[in-house]
Amino acid sequence: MARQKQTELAVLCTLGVQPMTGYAVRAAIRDQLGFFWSESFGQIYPTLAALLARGDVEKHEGTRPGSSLYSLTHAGRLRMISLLEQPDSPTPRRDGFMLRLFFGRSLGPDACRALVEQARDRARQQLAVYEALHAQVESETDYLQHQPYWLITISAGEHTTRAAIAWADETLAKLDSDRDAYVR
Amino acid sequence: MARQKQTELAVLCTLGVQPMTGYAVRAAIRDQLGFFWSESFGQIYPTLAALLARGDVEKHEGTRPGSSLYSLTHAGRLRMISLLEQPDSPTPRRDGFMLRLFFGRSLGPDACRALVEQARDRARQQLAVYEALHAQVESETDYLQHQPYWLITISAGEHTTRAAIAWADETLAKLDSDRDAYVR
DNA sequence: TTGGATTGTATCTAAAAGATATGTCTAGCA
DNA sequence: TGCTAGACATATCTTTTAGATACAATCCAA
Repeated sequence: MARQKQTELAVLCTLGVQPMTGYAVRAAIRDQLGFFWSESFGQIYPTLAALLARGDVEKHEGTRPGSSLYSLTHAGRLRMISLLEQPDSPTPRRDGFMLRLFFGRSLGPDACRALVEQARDRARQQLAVYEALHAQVESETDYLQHQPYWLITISAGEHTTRAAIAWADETLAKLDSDRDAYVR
Repeated sequence: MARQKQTELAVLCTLGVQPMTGYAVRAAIRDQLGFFWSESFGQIYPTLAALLARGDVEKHEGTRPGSSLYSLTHAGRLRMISLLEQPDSPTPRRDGFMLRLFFGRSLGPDACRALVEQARDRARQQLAVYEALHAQVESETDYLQHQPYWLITISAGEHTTRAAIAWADETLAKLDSDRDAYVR
């Protein structure tokens, strides 16, 4: 995503929940947005510096020497909302798993079968993670106003993952029954 | 995806189906892999040059002056298979739509509703595209040995898209019934 | 008390996104 | 016949991102 500064948006949003250090921003993005977002570590400090220069965030002394707490300014909050309201230009997908299946003829039916089985197992584990997270967020009382929105995104993960499992089961059945079609 | 040269794999695979020009490689990736892969235009020519230098592809005169047809060498085919067999290290997701919903409290319930409706409409259109493509590939006889693998990836798209529609319907119903929970 | 895990800041390289420049060939049409 | 719009084709450039890595302080536990 050149030309878009999506990192800025993610950092602003994360600081919008509560003030924190750059390190904590990284941890929050990894732990809370990890299912649909990732932030390259090396981008966070330069982005914080740019936001500071623009006046979108403020820097305060942290709890230990050398550490800094960043918090949103009023301008930063306005900018966050304006960025959130802009249409999302989706980043191009690069799904190496699908690429491998598409060229499955070169890979051979056995290797493809193994890939699909792997994908199904990973999806099952993933579903369990989503379900546990769902229950945890539902019982949490710290961020009541955020909670329903967080549940929406978790529900999206559950739907997608269940679909992946169903597709994998169906595909494995097809690989078994039409074995002759999947020649190398 | 630093450190991975996924472009090389995609280009090798595309040339594996039949020899073509750089321009045609780009078109094939856009038209055939577009649902799960995208190749940055500016990467294709440098990648072809690198593959040529390694001896993985050969360059021949094209149909018109100045154009070149690239084809896989034996070494290139071996390398393609070896890359296909390597485990796929998934590229990190950056889903701006989910990011916006996660921070939906800052965006407000009405804007979120509009986003979900938009996503549902886009998914419906997408499903129609997948279904048409499914029928088309099924009736095609040019690439019989590739066909079943291509259908597997199309089926994955259909499953995912149906799940997205179901999630959107469910989410819209929730936004209507629990209106009070989604305060700004 | 040492040593491993966590917190915290910062920089570097390589790869990718996407815009853009440039030129040729072909088909339609005025 | 000449013109022009659009497809074909190659190539380069800048900004953003991925991901590795370096370095140091602090905390905790064996």
